[in-house]
Amino acid sequence: MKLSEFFLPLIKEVPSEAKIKSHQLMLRSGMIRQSTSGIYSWLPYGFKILKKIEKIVREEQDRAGAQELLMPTIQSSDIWKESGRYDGYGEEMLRIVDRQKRELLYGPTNEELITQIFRDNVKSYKSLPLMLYHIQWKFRDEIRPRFGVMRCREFLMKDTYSFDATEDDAKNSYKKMFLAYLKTFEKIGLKAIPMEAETGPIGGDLSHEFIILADTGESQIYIDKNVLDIKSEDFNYNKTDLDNLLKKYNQYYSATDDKHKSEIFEKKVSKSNQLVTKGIEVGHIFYFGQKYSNPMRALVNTPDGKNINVYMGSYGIGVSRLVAAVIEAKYNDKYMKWPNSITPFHVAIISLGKENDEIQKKSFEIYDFIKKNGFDVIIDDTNDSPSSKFKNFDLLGIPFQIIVGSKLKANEYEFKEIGADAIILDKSKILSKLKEIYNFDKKI
RNA sequence: CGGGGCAUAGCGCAGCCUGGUAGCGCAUCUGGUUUGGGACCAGAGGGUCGCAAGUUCAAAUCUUGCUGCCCCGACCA
Repeated sequence: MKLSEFFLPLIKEVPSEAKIKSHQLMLRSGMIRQSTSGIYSWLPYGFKILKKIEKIVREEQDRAGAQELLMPTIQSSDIWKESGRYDGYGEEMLRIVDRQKRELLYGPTNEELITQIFRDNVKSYKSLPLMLYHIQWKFRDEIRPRFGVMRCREFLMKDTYSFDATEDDAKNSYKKMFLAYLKTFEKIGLKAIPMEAETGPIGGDLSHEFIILADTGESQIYIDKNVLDIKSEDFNYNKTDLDNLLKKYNQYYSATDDKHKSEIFEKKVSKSNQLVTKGIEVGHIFYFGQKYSNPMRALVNTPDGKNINVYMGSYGIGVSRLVAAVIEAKYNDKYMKWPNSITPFHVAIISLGKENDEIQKKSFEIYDFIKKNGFDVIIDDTNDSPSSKFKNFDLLGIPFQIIVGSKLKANEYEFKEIGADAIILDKSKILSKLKEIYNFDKKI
């Protein structure tokens, strides 16, 4: 991509309405623009990042055995009346009346719709276990939208639903998602801590929030530092591993503000292991058994010929919120650096030459070369002053830069990781360096 | 929903108190110079002053109503 052709409206000044750094950065780097209160357009730069996160989320869901489908944003109110949530959900649900005076709503979540799909199409325990998910825009009419896409009204969410014939199996599905979430956030470069949570309007009797550490987060959290050392890569999706994983987390103290009990914290966790910090909720999983299958009559046959209400769980990840959450977690007030797995471009080439001079030609040489080898690369081919080019790319947070200027010999390029000193490499070394960084042969 | 604030060029703001030809910085466009940390010179374009009504010879400015947005609190991926 040539910067001169890329739709990337940058803002030099800090927009006055943005109070937190992720919101400021997302506006300044041309990722998003507000359409109306709590509703945003995603511009090309931001959309690229959103898509990359979505891709990682999808890959881990698939790996955990969930199947992707796509449900609509607009739902009929009928099924919500069946489940009893039409009145219960409250004003957060956006209700719409169409020209035939039918009551519709913009889905804030999809338990009812997926249950309807399930009951209409699955009759036997033999079809279970089943996990279905989609990645779709949701609308929740927040009382007070704020902080950009962190707490907005229309947001992109991945939601998975599990169906099982027994409570035991259902809890196993729950644990699968538990593990999938840890792996997902880790891949995005974030440390997520699962915490027991209130079940809220979704309901049920088992629930975890996944909170990533960020000192600007909204929730205060209290944890035993030991939880930070649990590595999801040590666990697989078999029953033994999954049971051990939850046991491991249950060993250590971790709680959000509202569940925190300081006496227990002090007693159970040694002083040196106590960590009180802030975090951002990026995922929430629920086991709720027959809460929806009962009123909505989602029945399956058991091996002994009886009908039972299917056991269910639901599992959400705030995909669009994650974009902001990554910034909150990774921006250190000096520079932003996108994690390698979700960076919108693998590398940026900053050409300090002017139109059609030798430096510019040399810049395009390396650009073509890297691009041909499969990397996503952006080149600054504008006539801006060098200082303004550097500032722009610092803002964009692309983790690696190749700087082409007059100080270099014929085959040499400067290679710079954001936040580190530049090193000088020749053309072929740059390619191998990039392949090494991005694990290219493994196709990550 | 309660409390506070704002609305003037794409962005950030001044002008309003005390009514009288719509202004500044950045951005944009043209020409030229410049190029290793937000360059310089010269010129240009861009606004029914959020909407509606009222007062007045005259309203961005005063009055009333409406709408939108932001901030602080209770809820949430």
